[in-house]
Amino acid sequence: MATPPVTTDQQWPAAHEPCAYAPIAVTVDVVVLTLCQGRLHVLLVQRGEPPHRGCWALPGGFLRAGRETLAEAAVRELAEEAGLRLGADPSTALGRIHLEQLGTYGDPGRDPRMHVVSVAYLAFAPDLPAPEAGTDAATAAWHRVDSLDLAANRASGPSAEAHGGGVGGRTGARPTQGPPQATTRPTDPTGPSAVITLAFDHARIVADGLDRARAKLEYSPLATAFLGHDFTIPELRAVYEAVWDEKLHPGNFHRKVLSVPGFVEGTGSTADRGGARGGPRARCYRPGDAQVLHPPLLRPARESEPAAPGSPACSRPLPSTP
Amino acid sequence: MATPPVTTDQQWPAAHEPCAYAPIAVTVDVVVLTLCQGRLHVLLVQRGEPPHRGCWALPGGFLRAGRETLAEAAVRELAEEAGLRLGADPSTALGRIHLEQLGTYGDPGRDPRMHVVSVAYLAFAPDLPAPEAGTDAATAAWHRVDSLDLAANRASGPSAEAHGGGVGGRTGARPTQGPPQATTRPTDPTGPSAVITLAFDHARIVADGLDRARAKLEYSPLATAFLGHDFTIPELRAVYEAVWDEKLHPGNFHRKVLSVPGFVEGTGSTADRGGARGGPRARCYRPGDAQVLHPPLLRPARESEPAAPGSPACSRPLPSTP
DNA sequence: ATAATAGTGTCTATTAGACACTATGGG
DNA sequence: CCCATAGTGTCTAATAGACACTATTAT
Repeated sequence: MATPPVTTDQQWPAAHEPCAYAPIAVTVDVVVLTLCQGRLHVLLVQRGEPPHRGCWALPGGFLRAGRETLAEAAVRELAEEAGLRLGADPSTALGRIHLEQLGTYGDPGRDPRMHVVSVAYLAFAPDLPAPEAGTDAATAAWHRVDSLDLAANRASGPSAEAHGGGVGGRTGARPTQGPPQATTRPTDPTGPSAVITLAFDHARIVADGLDRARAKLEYSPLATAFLGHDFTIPELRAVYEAVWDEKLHPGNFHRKVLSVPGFVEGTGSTADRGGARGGPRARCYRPGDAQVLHPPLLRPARESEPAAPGSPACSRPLPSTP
Repeated sequence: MATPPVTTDQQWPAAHEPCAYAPIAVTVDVVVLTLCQGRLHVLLVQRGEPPHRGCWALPGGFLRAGRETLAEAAVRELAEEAGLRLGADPSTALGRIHLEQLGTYGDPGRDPRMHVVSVAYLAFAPDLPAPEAGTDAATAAWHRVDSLDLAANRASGPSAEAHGGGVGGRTGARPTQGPPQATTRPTDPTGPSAVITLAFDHARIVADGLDRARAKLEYSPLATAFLGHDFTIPELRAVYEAVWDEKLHPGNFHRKVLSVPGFVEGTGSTADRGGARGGPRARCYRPGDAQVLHPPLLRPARESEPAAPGSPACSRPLPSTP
């Protein structure tokens, strides 16, 4: 109704003189998840530059205008900042890394320097894909996700946009969110203690990535992306247990996985050794050709709520965006 | 390994002189879905400017640097371009619109003028929320989704990024994708015939939005966002049938909806009239407080594949990103 | 009156999960 | 030897979906 006169079409911001308008930067950040010693880890780099210097942050960088897609930028940044060269060798575990778009974070003020719009990607990598070799990315390290303070920086990013309730005028309350100063001391990369606070709104991005990962294991075969070419059902179960942080029933899990068409297909061989503390050798499998698990592997119902009498217990966290 | 020397941190692109680097524009586009006469429609605007002039496109526009969040930009563009004023009146159906981030599309070449990164949003609106009033947005119109050519512009956007297979070097094949020229003649906005080709890569964005919408109805209560404050179970069923394009069993659907805790809660009243061609008056319900449907309402299994013998038929399209 | 619809009851095939059991191999 | 583990069999409660039936209302 009484909106100010604006052209119907997208008004073009003087493209030929790009400075006339918006000084907005576009970056790509990547949440790379992997399993080390049965624990879920995320790849972080230590910042050497002023905003949040010394803090740990997600690997990422600026999109090269006109020269690459968003996903290509994600792959490039992973190589540059963490020494992960994804597609280089498809025969190795690294060639099988899964990469998908996670969400875009564009609140003004999420970077003190200027308005930065960050497109976040989520990757699943097999165990320890070269823990950042002698490249210039010496500051990259894997961190246990349970050592991160993921409660920080709420009310930003895609998760905050009017999920449950409907849009009320301005959608997200503008966060007062003074970004955390670099007070956090980096700790032992794999150490279980010492909570780490991430730079910018990266805690929220990691939290969204974890939500997405946990949800995707239910209905996609991507758990295999955390493993090598061949794996056993117990290894696959360990992936689920690490990501979901739940103990699963070995027998039922085994039968369930094999009952989903296209999830895994058996190689003829068996594992070299038996279980960690004994037991028969497990059979080996490869990823099947299914893109979706049907029926899905549902997480055991986390019964936190009192649960209405007579009705089954139910409370499953809402997946980040999907 | 042998990566060129690059600073470990995100190299800062001369922020103080924003022109030194990347002339990248950031826009926000919105896929607004609604139901008109039992059919799923999407809101489109007709372009009046050179690239794809005369073509239909998603409402959207440039993010105002430093002045708004991405979601705020989406709400603003909806008001400016389509006359939809979302949060203005929470008591009306418009106050209940659902808005969520869909994905970000940033291939170079998706806009011939410059590198444009578009953050797409997805909205569910109740039936005919003011079919674009006498604002400047005179070119906005609802179009039946089955009148759009959604097969165009494949291999772009978030869906294309290494979904099934793992990243092979460069992630997405760079699309040759010469954007469709403005050859498409606009047709009757609600007409069932005449396939419409969308501008830029908006066909893919709409297709991704539809995938997301269909998936979300399974495990979220968002179907109610297509309806008014009060609704009946048959009306809710009509939403599912329109979005999924499937006939559902009335009796089983009714019982299933009421069995999911927090999906709907009954008001005391009943509908004014009976069914379209007779029948008793249905009871009225409001949205409940659940954010997730548990257990979910699964789509009937589309058995397109031959289905391995002995195993249950299964092929559910992979949701766009989640 | 006729026909279509809202809502409920009931039956059945399938499934998730608990439990039990055998066989295998590490320490 | 002893014990943890891989893998399978079996039982039970819960569920999805098909079908049937009634009561109510538009035409």
